[in-house]
Amino acid sequence: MQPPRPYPLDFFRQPDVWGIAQALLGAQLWVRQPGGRYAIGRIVETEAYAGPDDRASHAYGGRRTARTEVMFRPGGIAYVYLCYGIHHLLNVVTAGADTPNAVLIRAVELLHDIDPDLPPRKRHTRGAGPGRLTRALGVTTAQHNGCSLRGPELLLAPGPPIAPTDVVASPRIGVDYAGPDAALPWRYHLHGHPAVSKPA
DNA sequence: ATACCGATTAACT
DNA sequence: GTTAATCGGTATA
Repeated sequence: MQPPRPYPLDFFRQPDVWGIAQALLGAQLWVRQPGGRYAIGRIVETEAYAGPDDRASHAYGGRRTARTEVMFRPGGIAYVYLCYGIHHLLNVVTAGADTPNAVLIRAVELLHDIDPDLPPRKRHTRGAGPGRLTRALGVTTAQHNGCSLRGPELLLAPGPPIAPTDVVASPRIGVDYAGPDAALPWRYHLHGHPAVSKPA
């Protein structure tokens, strides 16, 4: 199975991170496995993180450190970081250089699981929840942080169009520390989709 | 050098 | 409903 044509660079480099977060619903995420096959997920839930002005963002206030550095690079690459010492979380870096916008991928519908053969990895994982989908697809900080989203290791491609009425906006999850910004409705998901994480 | 904590999850009571 | 797991990043000294 051959990867589809990825989004063009211009798509990732738009300043409107909320528009990108919504547009990524229904998109296909391809992750190359050891051995060359691909695990594939269809994105059903995202969250927008709007750079230096967003108290929930790691880059709030322009904080630029070894961890957040990839968010300051031009869009079209992955920001993968370790959360709670356990979970690898995947973000799509957007906008141009020095604008640290990102979209957190929170859930996917698994279209093609990690291959049963070679890696002794669990296969009955689900794609709901930001820490689960990375495990299900084999995304890790070590391998994928800073990696291009236009192939070959990671690839994001448009899926069939989503009706605007199927997109639901709600507050982001797990950002209580962000004060007033915690209430902003910057989480988006496909209405009624079974793979969406808990407060559907 | 040391302390605190998180864009979470699974397994409990 | 509550909590343990688990560790790098960040702040403070």
